[in-house]
Amino acid sequence: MGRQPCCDKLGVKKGPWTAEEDKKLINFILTNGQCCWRTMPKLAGLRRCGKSCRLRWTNYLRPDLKRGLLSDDEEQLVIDLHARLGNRWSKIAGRLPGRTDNEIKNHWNTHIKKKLIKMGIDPVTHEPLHKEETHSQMEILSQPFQSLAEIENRTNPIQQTNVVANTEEQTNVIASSEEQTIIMASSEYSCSLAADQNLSGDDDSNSLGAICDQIDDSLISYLFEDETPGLVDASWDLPAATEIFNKVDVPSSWDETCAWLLDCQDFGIQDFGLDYFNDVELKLFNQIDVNSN
DNA sequence: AAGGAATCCAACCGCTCCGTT
DNA sequence: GAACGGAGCGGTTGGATTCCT
Repeated sequence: MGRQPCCDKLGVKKGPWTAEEDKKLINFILTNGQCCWRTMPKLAGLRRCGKSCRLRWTNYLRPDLKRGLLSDDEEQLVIDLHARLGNRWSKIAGRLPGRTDNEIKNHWNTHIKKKLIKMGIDPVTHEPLHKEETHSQMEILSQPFQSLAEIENRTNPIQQTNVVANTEEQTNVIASSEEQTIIMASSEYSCSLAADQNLSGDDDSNSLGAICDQIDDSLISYLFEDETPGLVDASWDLPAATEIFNKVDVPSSWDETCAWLLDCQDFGIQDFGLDYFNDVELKLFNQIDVNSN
C-alpha cells in the first residue's frame, strides 16, 4: 500500500502565490502559529498543498528572512561549510541566520559554483581541477588571498584583456594566461582549505583558511548532530526584543504590511513567542481589514 | 527594436526521516 | 516490528527577467 499524497491533487492550486494567498497564510500563521501544515490550507481557506504553504512561509514570508544577495562573508561561510558538509543545504542554512536552504542552494548553483569553476576548483570536491599542475605553481604564490572577492579581482585584468583580443591566436595566448591565474587562485584556495581542515598548522592570518578557522570544532560537531537548534540563539532576550518591536509602526496598507513583515527580517517569531504575535497581529489585521474595505 | 540566449529564483516533486499507533 | 502520516530535505523545473547580438 503506497502512501497517500500529501494533499488532494484535485482542486489544489499550483504556481506562483498571489498577494491574497500570502495574506491568508500570514493571517493564519500569526493567529494560530505553525500548526499542522497538512490541515493548514483548508483552515486558512487556501486551495494549496500543505507542503506548498510550508515552503512559501519558510522561504519567503517568514518575517526573520534576510533579502538580497549574500555578503562576501556569508558566501565564504557557505563555501567552507559546503566543503565540510556537501549539499546539506539545511545544515548550511542553519549557520546563516535569515537565510533559507533554498536561497543558499540557488546562490550556490547560480553564483558560487561558477566562481569556483572559474577559479579552477571543483565545486563538488573542492579540489583543484588541475591538481597535477597545481603543486608546481604553489611556490609562485607569495601573497595570500584574503577573500573570494580578491581572487576574483586578481583574475579581472585578464578578463579585461580578453575583451581586447581579436584574433584566434591572441585568444589562445590569453586562455593560457587565464589558466595560470586560475591555477594560482585554486592553489591558494586549496592551501586555505587545507589549513582550515587542520592539515596545516601554519600561522596564516590573512588567508581564506584563517577566515574559515573562525568556525571552531564545536560548530562542526554541532553540524553533524541530528538535532538542529533554532537559528537564533538564546542570546536574544525576549523583553529587549519586544521593546524593539513595540517601536515599529503598524503599516497602513497591505503592501506596507508585507514590507513591514520583511523589515522584521532580523527577528524570528521564536524570539518573541506567540503571545507577542497575538498582540501584534491584532493591530496588524485590524489595519488590513480597514484597508481592504 | 527585435528576438534568441543566458540567467535567476520561486516553486514543485519525490524521497527520506522520524514520531506515533 | 510494521504501518502510517507529517515534516523536512535536496534535486529539478519552468516562468520571468536580463543580457547579448
